[in-house]
Amino acid sequence: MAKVDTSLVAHLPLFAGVGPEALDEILREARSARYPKNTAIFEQGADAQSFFLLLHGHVRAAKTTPTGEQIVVRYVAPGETFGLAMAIGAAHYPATAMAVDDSVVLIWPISAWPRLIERFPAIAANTLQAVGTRLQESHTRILEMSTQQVEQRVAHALLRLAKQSGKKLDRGIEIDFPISRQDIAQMTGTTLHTVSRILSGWESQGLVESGRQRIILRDPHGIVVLAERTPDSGAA
Amino acid sequence: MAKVDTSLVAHLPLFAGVGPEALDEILREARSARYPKNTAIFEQGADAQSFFLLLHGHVRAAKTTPTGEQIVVRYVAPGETFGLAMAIGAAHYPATAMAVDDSVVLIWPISAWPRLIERFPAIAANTLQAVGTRLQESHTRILEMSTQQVEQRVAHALLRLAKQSGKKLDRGIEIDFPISRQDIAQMTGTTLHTVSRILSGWESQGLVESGRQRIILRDPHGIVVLAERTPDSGAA
DNA sequence: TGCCCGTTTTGCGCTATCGCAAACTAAAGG
DNA sequence: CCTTTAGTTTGCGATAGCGCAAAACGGGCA
Repeated sequence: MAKVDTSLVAHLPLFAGVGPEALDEILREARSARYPKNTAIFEQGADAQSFFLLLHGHVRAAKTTPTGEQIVVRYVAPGETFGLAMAIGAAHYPATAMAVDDSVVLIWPISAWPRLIERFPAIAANTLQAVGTRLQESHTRILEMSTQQVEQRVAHALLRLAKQSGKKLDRGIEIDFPISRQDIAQMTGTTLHTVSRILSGWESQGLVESGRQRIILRDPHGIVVLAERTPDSGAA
Repeated sequence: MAKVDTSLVAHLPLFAGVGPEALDEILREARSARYPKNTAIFEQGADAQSFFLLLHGHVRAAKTTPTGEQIVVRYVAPGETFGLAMAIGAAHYPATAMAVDDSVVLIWPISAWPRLIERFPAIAANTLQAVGTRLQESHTRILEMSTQQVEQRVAHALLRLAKQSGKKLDRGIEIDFPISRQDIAQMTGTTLHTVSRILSGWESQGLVESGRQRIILRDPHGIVVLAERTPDSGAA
């Protein structure tokens, strides 16, 4: 059982208010695992047997309809938890988690959860905070889908990704994991075709530089402007 | 300070795992208030000073964009908490809460929250569960907005309302609070015009009976069928 | 090096839904 | 009982974005 270095995770919001020796105890219940790029960590509908903390890499959580359509629920960045089905009393995972990059995760058995939150109530409070934040983001997303056009939604989505997982380059900000037009479509409620058209347009305006599963925001401010444009504030 | 009857709220999920004397202590920190129909309980953006438990009535939580468009985040039914901004570390309410019926609520000052969850960790766990459930519902809503057409989304929305706040009648199930076409539009990401057209259609098929801020599902099963119809499973 | 396959691009017609406008209806209040 | 006002219905033209199809592209792998 590989031992996890306490100091690596001590600063995470999840463990705020938890003492060092307690942290050690918590980590002792976890195991770590590596998932290569494009491997599933758990499938939607499977028994929820574990919950996870992402250490390295990036994970896409996606939800599929009975008819096969998919949406991307979120991208998990290092330091974030995912697969918290048990915390909300669900017996099955409501989405599929897939490593989009080589990823390393900590894994706790769900059986550890009740004990954990009893001994360390701060964990419950911190998790509540994290889930609450995600709920808010979710509402923002619904608001956008209800009131904005596709181009603005794509702009907002890219800006959020850049904020969460952007790598600063001299030429701009690069989304730091492989992401396809299809993925972006599934985050914004549109089709890959429309996303492709939008990015092509932006590219010719010098707003972005993009290629196969790769996007660089060359003019983040210009994209902010786009994102905030109301349906009728005239374009060029 | 009107005293709240412990037995009235003891069964609520929020208080699961909390002993009777503890419950008494918790309730002692709350005050109750009555909000007449169509009065605001708090406004989006206001300092979050309290959190709430709805005892009677119905409350609409709605989010407004800078440009004035609105969406309905949810309808709160009796027994549910709302205004939990503080639990997620937000200083301001992210939405406006309005009583859509004469309503009675319990109100705690946010200052009570840290103490509450420290003394009664079950409260944090129960709240986490509630917020988690709402997050899931939120994702379902996003999935629907991304993959379904308006008619199906309206069908799903009405079925959920009927489940949450439906009153059984001989002629069907009535949504037990005043709700306008506009409200439904703001729940499903469409316009009141489109909702009106859809309901008119359903009415002539005998699926619903509706009027001014009033909707009765006369054939819930028929609506389920509609809700599950894929975009191209042929209509009549 | 060359092939194969997943991704991206682009054209084009179609339609679900919006947006505006106007008439209609019914509850509420004086 | 009448007036006011908020909610609802309906028609019609406009269009954003979809869906389908096909071609171009580019990496990875044998």
